[in-house]
Amino acid sequence: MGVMSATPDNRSFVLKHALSVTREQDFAAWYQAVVSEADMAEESGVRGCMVIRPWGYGIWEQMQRQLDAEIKRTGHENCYFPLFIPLSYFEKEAEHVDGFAKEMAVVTHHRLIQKDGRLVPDPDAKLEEPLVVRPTSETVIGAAFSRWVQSWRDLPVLINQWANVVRWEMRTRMFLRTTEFLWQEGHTAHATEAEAREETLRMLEVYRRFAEDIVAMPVVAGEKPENERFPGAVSTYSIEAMMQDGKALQAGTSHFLGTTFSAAQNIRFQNSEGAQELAQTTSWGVSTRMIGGLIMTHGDDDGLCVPPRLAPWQVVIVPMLRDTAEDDALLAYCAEIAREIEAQDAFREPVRVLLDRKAAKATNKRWGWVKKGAPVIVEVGGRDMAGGNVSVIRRDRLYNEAGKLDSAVMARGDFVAGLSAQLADIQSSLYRTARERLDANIVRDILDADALSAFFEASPRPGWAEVNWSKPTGAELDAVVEWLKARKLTLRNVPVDALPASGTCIFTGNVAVERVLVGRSY
RNA sequence: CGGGGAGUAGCGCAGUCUGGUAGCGCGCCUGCUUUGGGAGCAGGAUGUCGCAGGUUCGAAUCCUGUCUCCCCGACCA
Repeated sequence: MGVMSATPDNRSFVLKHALSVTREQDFAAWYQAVVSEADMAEESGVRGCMVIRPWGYGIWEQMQRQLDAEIKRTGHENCYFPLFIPLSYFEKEAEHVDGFAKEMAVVTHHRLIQKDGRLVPDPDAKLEEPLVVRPTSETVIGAAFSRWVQSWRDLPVLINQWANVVRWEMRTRMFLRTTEFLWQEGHTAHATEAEAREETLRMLEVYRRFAEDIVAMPVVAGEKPENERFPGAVSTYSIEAMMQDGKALQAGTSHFLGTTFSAAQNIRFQNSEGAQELAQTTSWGVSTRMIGGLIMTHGDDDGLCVPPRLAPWQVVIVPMLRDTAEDDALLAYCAEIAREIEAQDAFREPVRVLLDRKAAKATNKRWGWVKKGAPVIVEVGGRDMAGGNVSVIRRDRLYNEAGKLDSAVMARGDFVAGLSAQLADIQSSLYRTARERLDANIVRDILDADALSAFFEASPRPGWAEVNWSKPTGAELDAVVEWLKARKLTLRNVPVDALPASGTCIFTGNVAVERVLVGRSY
């Protein structure tokens, strides 16, 4: 428990925080502290799987709701495909198999029997064909597309599903890489390559806007280099976000799959000239990993800080109850304010407000909401009520210049009237801070490999470098990737809005053709 | 999956070497005091010591196996 406290020896104030570990001390431990102290998620007893608690899931629901609206607005329809995929579906596409074979959970039996007091799979109930727990649904959705698509008039097919997927990862981290995770996966089929490529970039842009406008997390949208492509993709694009420790987080991907899956799953259509053609497909996804990105973008040493557009409760009212007869009047006063707040709009929706009636000590409730990151915390005590006031804490500006908790006493009417603007200001302020951090931590003037090496060795949290490169392939690319790996670096993406390349490739010395981002990554 | 660390009350930990009735701090419950703030005093509740075997009169402690978590690596849209 951190408090503002005077140290007895020098009587100076020492700023302490709600979390027992700071970002500076140990970023990985700080991240875990936020996840648990903000009641977002906890361990489940199953390797790599987590229980997502109401506050964490509530944030996911806000993400879902707003991204789903955008997915629908761009012409896609939701549907649902099965969790179990026949093993043979994966065998149809070699590259896809290679990519996922090592991390698939497989169902082999359909019944348990008692044996020596234990439940074991019944040897007589072995499945003829094992079923894979979906790691992604290209294969099963491709099989459906092959049934749905006959003529060029059936195209495009534009669908999306919200689902859970399982990938048996070797090393897991809450939200960032879990064995089971939640996501949406969009899948589309088109008549032409141009149309499919346009779709791939359209959804990349949807993700970029979602990350920046809703999550307030600035990203760099770009194309992944060959070695980072999705298994089976012709082109893979990503949005990359910079965490507060300077590492990159791939926060969304969009793939142009060409005819890889239509060839494997036989998605053919008759074109207007009567000839058979393979459809061009795409897929794209955003997952609960985005919540990890949210934490490491906006979290601070007092916990999470949720952008208003994602906050399950944008305003939390904490009455300073004293276990006296006056409590009822105080609660009535708070309820009245809550009703006024609900009648306000922010971001063209009614403001989400909670009156925290829980029978806990007010100060504990307040720090609980600070750690959870509710954007605006309103404390209301007897003196506030008497004066028609409220005491307002902005989560993104907890402390004043003196280093004390900044609680602003405001006339109740002024607070309510200004709330919509205040929430908008918090949203844009969080974005601005993160945007400035991103912009300030990408260097673009490194011209040789030694300087690149030195740049990343010079600081524990170096950020990224955007450098000229010749876009090598095959063995030449492998050599570059190895060189980077020895320095714990990875190629992130080639930003779609990067400056034109000039001069020579920093790795190969050949003529540079584009500019690629290099950084440490999650 | 390899190397290292860890699992004891809701949380953080001591106890394990050297086997002998399960401890501390915070939190929680009750009462009193306090009241613009992360309160004080007193009393109280809470444990299959991760799980399963084994050794022993006796196991949190010793042995074997196993599960889970954390760090590093390998792996990874």
